[in-house]
Amino acid sequence: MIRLFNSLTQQKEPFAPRDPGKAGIYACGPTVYNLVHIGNARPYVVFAVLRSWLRRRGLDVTLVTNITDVDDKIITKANAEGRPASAVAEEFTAAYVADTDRLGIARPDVEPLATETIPEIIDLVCQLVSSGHAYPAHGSVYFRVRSFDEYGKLSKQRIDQLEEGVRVDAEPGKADPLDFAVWKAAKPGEPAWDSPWGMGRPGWHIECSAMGLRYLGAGFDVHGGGRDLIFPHHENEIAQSEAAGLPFAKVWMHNGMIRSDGEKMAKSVGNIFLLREVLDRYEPAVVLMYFLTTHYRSPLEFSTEKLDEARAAYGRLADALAELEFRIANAARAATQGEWPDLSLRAETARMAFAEQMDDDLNTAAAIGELFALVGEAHRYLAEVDRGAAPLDSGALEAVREVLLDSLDALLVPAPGADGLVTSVGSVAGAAGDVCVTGDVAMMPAVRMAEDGRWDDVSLVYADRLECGDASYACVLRDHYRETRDWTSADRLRDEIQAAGFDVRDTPQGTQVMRKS
RNA sequence: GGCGGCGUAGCCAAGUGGUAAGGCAGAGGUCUGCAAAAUCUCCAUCGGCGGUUCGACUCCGCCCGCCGCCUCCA
Repeated sequence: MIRLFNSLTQQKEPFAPRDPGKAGIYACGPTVYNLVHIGNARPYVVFAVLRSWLRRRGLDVTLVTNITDVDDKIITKANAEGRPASAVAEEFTAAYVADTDRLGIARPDVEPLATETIPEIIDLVCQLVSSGHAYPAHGSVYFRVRSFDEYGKLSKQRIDQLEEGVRVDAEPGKADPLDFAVWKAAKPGEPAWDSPWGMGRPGWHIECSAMGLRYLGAGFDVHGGGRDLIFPHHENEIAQSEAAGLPFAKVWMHNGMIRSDGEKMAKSVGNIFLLREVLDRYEPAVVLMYFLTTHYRSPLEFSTEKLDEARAAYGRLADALAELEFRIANAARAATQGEWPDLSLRAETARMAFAEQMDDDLNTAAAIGELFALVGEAHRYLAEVDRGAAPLDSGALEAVREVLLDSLDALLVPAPGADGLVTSVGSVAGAAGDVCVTGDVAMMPAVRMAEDGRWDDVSLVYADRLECGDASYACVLRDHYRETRDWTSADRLRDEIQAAGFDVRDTPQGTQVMRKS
């Protein structure tokens, strides 16, 4: 059973989709007036993972993420730069798509533009006006906050208290300072659309209501976004939708803020790190691990140390996967082979534990912990095998690998190898033959040469091949040196292989290489 | 001031009414031609003070510290 923490009720609730077998998620997207920073990327990742997990659980999921391409900030920027607002919006929409694409996770299913939702927005405003929840003034239309009894139910605010803290608002037509614009009269030069109240544009908040209702329908399942949007943005979305007689989202999910130097990362604070800057230095897999090793509701500190830790953690997973790959491929040469049910069983319990954690309010941090626990088990088992205390059960190893790979897939974290982290793993036993290769078939020629004892030929080509990223000849040669106890040559060759960008490990099965991460 | 949240080892981070996952770092051991990797052992009583309970880190109250929102903000 999937349970999600609902900000509305402030507790975890069993997830009960409106339409059995389906799930509709609306996650607030960017206002395109600037480049996305790492804080903006968190919800993008979180809700993509939520979608992924719900799909795993057999639901037909639709994830909608808006792009707000008409807004005060866009207009302000456009005016400052002396170009049309649409030019600013287009530039940063493209940048947003390009930057988030680099994460390598699938895009939302629907990415509507506010400017393509104007008719729906006007309809909604009309309904609010005709039902008395909103009133026109000076070409704008304001939502009458006090007309909606449940105002404040999400942010747990009471209207009276909000009233006390409210700041002086210069807008003349407002009946109450708390009221907010659902439609704004256009000033000269601003983007504007015709409406019953004259030329104007949507207020902030209203586009999300209109888009959510348009693509997911009333009473849709999940609405998500950053914690900082709870008030007023989400509160107002609820008010203007439900006052119009349209039940809004059933479950509200809010991700914690990313902090930098203990403070929320925000453009206004100036402590932002752009997503593209981070991706220039860290692989997508590492950035995703960084996000997912902390629960989505917790605040997350941004620092290169944390990113480096995420890289180390991912490296441990990558190493384990490479090791499994290597052992499975070399199974035929194990001293003894046989069943080892303990490990197969452990793989299965890990799979279930992972799923339970994911079901429990998308606890990716704990779920990843289960993966590491499994990795530890596998390594311990392999040590037993090397000590001759257990037979090699390649089926069990495959089961472990499968769980690891499948879990990473659920988390949208690319498996090592998929992004070039591990390109080839191989080994050659000794001059006598008894050869095993994994990964790259390009290794085969090297292996054949080795089998034939053509060491001169291998020596001739290994350096060039190494330069091209094929370490197979060097591996074969190094095994030969080790076989003949020529440690000087073996060590020198290891240095060369490492210099070519590989990690080198000596194993009972031979030299093992992995492309350095 | 109002509302919400957080405070777990050197750092990061899960978690539970019955004596604390996992990652990083550190110390020592094993393995290894050397190395790397791995593995083993060690390293917290859960901000503070009370209360409820057979028993709390987990529930309640108060206090301290930090953060978010109340204005644009993922």
